[in-house]
Amino acid sequence: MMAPGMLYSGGSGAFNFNGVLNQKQRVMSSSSSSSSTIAKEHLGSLFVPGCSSSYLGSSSMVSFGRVNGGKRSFFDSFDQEENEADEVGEYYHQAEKKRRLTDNQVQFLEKSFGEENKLEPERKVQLAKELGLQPRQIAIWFQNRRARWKTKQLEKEFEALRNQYDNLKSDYNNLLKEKENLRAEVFQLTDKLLLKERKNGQLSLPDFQKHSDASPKETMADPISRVKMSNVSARVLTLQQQEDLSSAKSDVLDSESPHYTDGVHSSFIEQGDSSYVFEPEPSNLSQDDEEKFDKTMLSTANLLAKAEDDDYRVTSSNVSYFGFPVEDQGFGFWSY
DNA sequence: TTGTGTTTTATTGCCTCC
DNA sequence: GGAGGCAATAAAACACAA
Repeated sequence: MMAPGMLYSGGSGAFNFNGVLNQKQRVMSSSSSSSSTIAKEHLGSLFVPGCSSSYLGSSSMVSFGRVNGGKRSFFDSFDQEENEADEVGEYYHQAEKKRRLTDNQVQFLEKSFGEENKLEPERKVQLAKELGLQPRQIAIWFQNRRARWKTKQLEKEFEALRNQYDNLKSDYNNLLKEKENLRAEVFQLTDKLLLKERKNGQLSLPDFQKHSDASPKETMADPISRVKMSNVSARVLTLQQQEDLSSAKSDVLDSESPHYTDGVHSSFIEQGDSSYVFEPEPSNLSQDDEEKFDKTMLSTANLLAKAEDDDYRVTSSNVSYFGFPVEDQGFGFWSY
């Protein structure tokens, strides 16, 4: 009754006619297509879930091959046991089906996998005996289980990385907003100075600023300068603390000046929520930049101090934007 | 009932290790 | 060269909506 080319591919105990099949002796494409399986309905009667003593057959698909020169096969034995030759054909037909492991078997295998996801040969044989499966089935189950575990791990890692990215993106956006707030503050303070300048009339330029061709707008458009100006605000306020700015505040400070607010908003980089792309701006200041900044700050402080004196007058083209001279700017970007 | 998507079992071919 | 692992894949079994 055994089909030619069928080979029992493993197992030990009652049905192990030929020993465990060498993996490299597996029936390949031609013979595997003609390989057969044992019907669950019939082997199921031989398999006792939880049986821990001997291999009684499989409730899952089993491949068969030629055994003992084809003169005796598992099915020969099975036929004798059943003594119903006409039913064997039905078994054979049903044997093409793939069978799933029972819940108990899966549970047992899961527990074993939890203890160790690698399978040593001894453990494989032991599990096969205990579950009534072929050692090869145990190996396959562990192999597939490792693949599923690996997939889950990759999903977890991906999720963790995405969370990390989202947090970084959030931090970046917060910093961006903070930067814009500081920039707006600088513009407000600049307005204060403009107002004061108009009140006091024209002032003269410090020497290093006299040859500047940069327009006030261009000078303050420099992003680095603007960010740095946020630090200026404290100094400016200190210098101006003796001055009554209350009127200026009501007129200028809280005004939604289109000129400046537009500048702020137009340069704000808005990132869509769905976008995972952000590009950090080049905001690091070089040593030269730092020196220029300090120099400018010193100059500005002096300028402001002098502005307190009615005898000292400056022109409108420098104080309002802290007078970065063109040759000292060194920043090649005005908008971003 | 049937079509469709997902899960599970098993095969195949290649690779590495001893 | 054999044994075992892994990725890719096939195919049966299963779940479920229409």
